[in-house]
Amino acid sequence: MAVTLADVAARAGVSSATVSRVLSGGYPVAGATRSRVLRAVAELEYVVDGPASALAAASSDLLGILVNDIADPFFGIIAGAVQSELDSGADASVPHKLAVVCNTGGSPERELTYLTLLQRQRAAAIVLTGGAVEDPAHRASLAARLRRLTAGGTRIVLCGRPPLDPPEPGTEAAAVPEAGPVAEPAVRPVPAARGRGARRLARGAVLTVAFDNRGGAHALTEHLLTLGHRHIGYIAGPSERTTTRHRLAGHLAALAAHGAAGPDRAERLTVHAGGYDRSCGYRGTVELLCRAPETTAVLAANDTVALGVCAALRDAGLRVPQDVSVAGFDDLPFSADAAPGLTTVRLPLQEAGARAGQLALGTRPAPPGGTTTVPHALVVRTSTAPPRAGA
Amino acid sequence: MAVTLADVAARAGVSSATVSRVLSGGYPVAGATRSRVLRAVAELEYVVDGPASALAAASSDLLGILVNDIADPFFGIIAGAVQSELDSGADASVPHKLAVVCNTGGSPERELTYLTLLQRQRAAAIVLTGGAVEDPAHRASLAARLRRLTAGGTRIVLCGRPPLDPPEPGTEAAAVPEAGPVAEPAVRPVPAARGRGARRLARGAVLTVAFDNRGGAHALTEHLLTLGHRHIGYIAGPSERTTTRHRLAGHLAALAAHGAAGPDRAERLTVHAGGYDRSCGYRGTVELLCRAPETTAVLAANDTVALGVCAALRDAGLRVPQDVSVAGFDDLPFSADAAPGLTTVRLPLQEAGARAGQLALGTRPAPPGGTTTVPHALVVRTSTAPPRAGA
DNA sequence: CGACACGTAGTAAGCGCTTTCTGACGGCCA
DNA sequence: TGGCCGTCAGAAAGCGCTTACTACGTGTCG
Repeated sequence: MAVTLADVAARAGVSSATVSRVLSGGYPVAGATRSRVLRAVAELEYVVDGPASALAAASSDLLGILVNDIADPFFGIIAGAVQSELDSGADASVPHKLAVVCNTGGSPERELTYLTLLQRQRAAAIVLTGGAVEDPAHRASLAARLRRLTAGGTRIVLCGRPPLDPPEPGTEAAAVPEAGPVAEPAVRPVPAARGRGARRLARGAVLTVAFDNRGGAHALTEHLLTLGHRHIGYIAGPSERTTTRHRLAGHLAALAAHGAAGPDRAERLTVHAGGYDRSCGYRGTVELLCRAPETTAVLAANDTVALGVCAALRDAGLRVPQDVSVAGFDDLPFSADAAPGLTTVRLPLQEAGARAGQLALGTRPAPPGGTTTVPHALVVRTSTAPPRAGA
Repeated sequence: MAVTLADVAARAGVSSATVSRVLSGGYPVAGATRSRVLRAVAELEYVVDGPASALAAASSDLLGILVNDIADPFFGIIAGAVQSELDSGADASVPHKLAVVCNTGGSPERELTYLTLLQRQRAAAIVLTGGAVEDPAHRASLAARLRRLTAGGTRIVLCGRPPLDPPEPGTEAAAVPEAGPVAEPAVRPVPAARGRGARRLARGAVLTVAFDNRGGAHALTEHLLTLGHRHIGYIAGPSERTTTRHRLAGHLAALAAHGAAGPDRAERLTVHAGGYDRSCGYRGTVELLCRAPETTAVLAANDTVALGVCAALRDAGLRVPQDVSVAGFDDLPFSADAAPGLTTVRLPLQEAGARAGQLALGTRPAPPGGTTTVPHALVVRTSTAPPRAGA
């Protein structure tokens, strides 16, 4: 790491300040000087030192992306879209932002660790993807953490996860800066804290791009009900995740709206697999078939799980969709090519990621309320069909 | 970004040097002082400033991973494995390394840009995944670039791409530091440059974890030949990529070894699709069927392409494998669930990624010669079968 | 013709941390 | 009891860059 600003400056016969100004732009530099500097930069193959410039400028060009599982295309697609946004924002030359993709493995502790790491690197923005964990303690500490980050100027965007719970009630009144204190001016315990709270909110809130998991599951279940299914199994993901809960809620709501099943039966037909992978779908289906052999259709937590479901059914000697219908969720690229083609709900992962990237970069104005919910679409393929006459 | 070392120091009643030493370790600090400092750190929720510490310590805790397409599980799996290696290396506490995953989209220019960006962030190591581009100019400039980086102390590991060409012949003689100059001591034009070159090589070479693409393709073709196929189509990836070339070479070699096809026929049966995605497989197959309707088996550049191949065959009214056999490459997770299950070559992506991560971190000693080739395995599923009797 | 403004470039003060060098304080041996 | 050494903590000098602030010429206006 030899060549520094000073070297370039010496070579160009100017001061290091001038070199810095040429490279950073936004300050008038005479054409002749500028080109002399640029030549020196090229000759010396000078590369700016990131840490030094971040330190001096109190900023950085890192953008963090937290994903549950980088090997899962669901997250890969979102992360890719976010990163494209970074690239498209910049010219051909160097002043790019760098995306840091962090694999949390779905662990809330890891999530916190990475948040620290990113804070420490002074990330300019952080996009958190994937569902959150329901546990109230975690939710609260995460929310506090994120709000502290936004207070420090880091942009935070949630993508595919529900909006943060509102902070302690009352603190929200950032729009009424000096109107409230009339009531009890002297009694209030920690007026300083309140002041800080208000300033924090002013700095920028946590933005959200949410999927309509509930609505999607509702549509899927309705599709099956319309086909004539009455015994619909549900292989849910990990029960502590919001994504699982919301999808399941949509499913149950559709069932209820149809008067199709009492809560007891719905519960018997719902299996909570431990995760979102294929093997969970397989195991969950085995259990479901034991528990409720009358099942004529199975809804899976997502497409990957659905693949496991299909495999288990096949191994049990049941045909899809003749004997049992199967549906997934997400519409990942491989779903169209599965055997048979998977009926599923398409989530606009690409668009959501792009939008999250824009919000993180500040390229797109924050939506009113801070939350955008992107639309879903039912995709009917060949894995669902009416139940057999005998059923 | 308020609280600094000095704040912590003030609170703990020590100097900032002491705080730094407590946090960095490796220097004796009395137990009482240490715990006082740690308490202050906790109370103030202090987080080290990455840029500042990188600047002062002339090091950083970033590790870059370059991938062609982050949405492709092939790269996701490798990247995930590399990152796990980072996590497993560190204790529960903060001193993690941070992985920076960069999406090059397969573009050599982007690759170079990201390399600059990473260099600028003083990345401790960089893992480049995926095949390289054949273009000699690019190869040379990339190689030069990488060698310069290793010279600067950055560890470079190639994963799933062939080893770098050796540098200009003669410069390799790093083992003979001061033995050569006897020949023409005064005449040599740039003796200084030569000295630098030698020192660079000593710093550490570019390490490689390579896949046996050639061997895998060879095995696959042999499998088809053994089944009795004689008209084997090949939907290759982008022709300028090493991965494409090597797989194709393996295929042709197997054909030749079998005396199965003259080069002219092989060429007629080979279609170069533009990329590695599903649609390329589809289009390529349409072209192949036009060109050579006698085809009874199709080898695809990879599993994703194979999915497109299957779809095209299906749309053409041909059954897999009864009418045409299909095979992929890579054995991605979805391949087992495709319709029908894809015969393919399994590449140990996980292991390769982990290994690359270890090499990048220096956790594992460099293999002799700098290159490790990981094994492949033929996975036979139901997408391949003997050709029909009529064929 | 002097004063003022404007356009450029240099000076220098940090940014927050690490690390060398220096120093204080006991404890120990002779 | 004096000198030496080992242990631990502080002072301070940067790391390489950004960015006020300052300074120097011209061109221009009164």
